[in-house]
Amino acid sequence: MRHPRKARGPRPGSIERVPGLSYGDLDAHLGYLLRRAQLAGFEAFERATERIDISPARYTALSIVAANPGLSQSDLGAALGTARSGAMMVADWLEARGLAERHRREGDGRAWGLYLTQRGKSFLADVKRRVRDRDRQFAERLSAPEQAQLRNLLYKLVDRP
Amino acid sequence: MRHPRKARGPRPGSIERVPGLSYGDLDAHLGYLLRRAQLAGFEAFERATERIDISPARYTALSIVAANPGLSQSDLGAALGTARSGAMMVADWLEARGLAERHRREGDGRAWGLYLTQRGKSFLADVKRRVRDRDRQFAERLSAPEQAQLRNLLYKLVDRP
DNA sequence: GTGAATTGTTATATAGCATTACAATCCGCG
DNA sequence: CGCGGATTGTAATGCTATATAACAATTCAC
Repeated sequence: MRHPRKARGPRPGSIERVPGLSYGDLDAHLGYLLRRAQLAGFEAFERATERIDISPARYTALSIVAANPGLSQSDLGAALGTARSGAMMVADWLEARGLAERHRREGDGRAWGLYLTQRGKSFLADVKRRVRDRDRQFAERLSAPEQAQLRNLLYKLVDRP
Repeated sequence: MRHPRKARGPRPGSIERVPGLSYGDLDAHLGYLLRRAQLAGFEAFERATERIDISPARYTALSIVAANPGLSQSDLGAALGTARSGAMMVADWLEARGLAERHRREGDGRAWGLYLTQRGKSFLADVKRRVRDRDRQFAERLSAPEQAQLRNLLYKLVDRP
């Protein structure tokens, strides 16, 4: 069933400013600006994956499993920043869609290793291409040097010890 | 009751990288970098409001009501990017804590106007100070010009038509 | 005036998590 | 060895934030 959107106001979850409204001192907080930018990024992701059954978190999981074949579910949870139970749900989802498989790990009877299937690999390649294209479009408001600068600043802000 | 944290791995919701893990092409996506930066911002907010009953969304609501006295709940919802029902819950929360009041609006028997109480104003001032201090600390990895640059780039990325 | 739209409200559902508990398994150390 | 503690996957449960839908009261457009 389709749920036609109300005519007035942005749709829920949108990041658009409300014209004529004051935002007080919010823009003074770096965290607020980052939050708005991140939501805009989510919207770009949504548009990139319009008819595809995926979410940012699951896409992250898919990418990480691809880059680390045999990853345990505990480590996947750590990588995603969620509890083990959350990683389990993602792993179930990957397996149910035929994108990944669990194989017993040699030398450890507790842990399973996660491996992408062929289907998972081509699915990831497809989604990656779409997301990249949208990303480019999303970042288009900045010049190429500005984009590089933004990436560097974000990286420096978060990933520097 | 206190829930002591497990010794191993970052706590759920954390943004720390897992050493020795490959993140594949994720860092090529601007959206992923923004997401990580935003989560780091949330962590800074949490630390800033450790013993205070507030959340980023509620802080945003508080700020917006402060900057727009008499705001309707519909408009608050639009500003927060949530449905009306969500704005209602925030308004209920504000009222229950004595931070805001609803007053009938002249000329419109349907809408209520939201107004901060004196208590709400000083509460906001207190939280704002704490968040600002933490924000400064959070942004410390960047030099002052870099911080200004980051703000400009984020603003340009999201708020430019 | 009359029908459509808006507002606040309530009830309900859902997604995404965390938390807890448990069995199986591994590890360190006497 | 053997034993206690840690780790792994898993299932059960619950919480929080949010959307969706429905409703009455009210306003608005024509």
